[in-house]
Amino acid sequence: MEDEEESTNGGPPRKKLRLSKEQSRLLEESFRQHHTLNPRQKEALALQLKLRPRQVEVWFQNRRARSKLKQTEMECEYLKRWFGSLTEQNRRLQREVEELRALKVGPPTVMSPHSCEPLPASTLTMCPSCERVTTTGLDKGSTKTTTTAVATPTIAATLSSKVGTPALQSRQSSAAC
DNA sequence: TAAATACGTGCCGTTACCTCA
DNA sequence: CCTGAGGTAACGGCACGTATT
Repeated sequence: MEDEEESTNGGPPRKKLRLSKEQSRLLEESFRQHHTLNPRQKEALALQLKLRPRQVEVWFQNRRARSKLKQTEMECEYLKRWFGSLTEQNRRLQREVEELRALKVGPPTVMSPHSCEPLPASTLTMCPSCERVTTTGLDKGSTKTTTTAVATPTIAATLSSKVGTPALQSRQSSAAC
């Protein structure tokens, strides 16, 4: 930072400034307090750091980008783990369904809304799109969903709203299933 | 009041430079 | 010494909000 030349207009190749440790520390400290700067704060910080306001501005832009990237990576890791646990849960439930079918015993909590009698295990099916266990074979349009809903963390909601992947969208749209 | 213009700012994608293994 | 990868300061362009005409 010692050699801070003002070769901005026109030709000469841009030299790249390395911020000193102290400058970085102060910028980080300021970033912790607020992620954006108003013109007055920018000016004051630039003065304090002996940098141009534009450099402070650029640093904050890049810093915001870095922190967003980090956040995205963390969300990605979280979703991977979440996916893994859901897959495992799904496997367990499918096994359970198979066992119940084999025993031909209906789960005690699943009652027919019409006859008020327990439904046979053979009426249990797994919806291929939303992977919920449902009871079928009832009267027209009265399919009853009996699975426990998985609480959707806000982090996933945030990500899906940001990313909007087809997989997530189709999963959301299958909620009406 | 609405439209046109200017200006400031943030974000995004990219480039260029620097450091280090 | 050379080289490729990774980190990051800096840039240009676009979108958006606000003030002014």
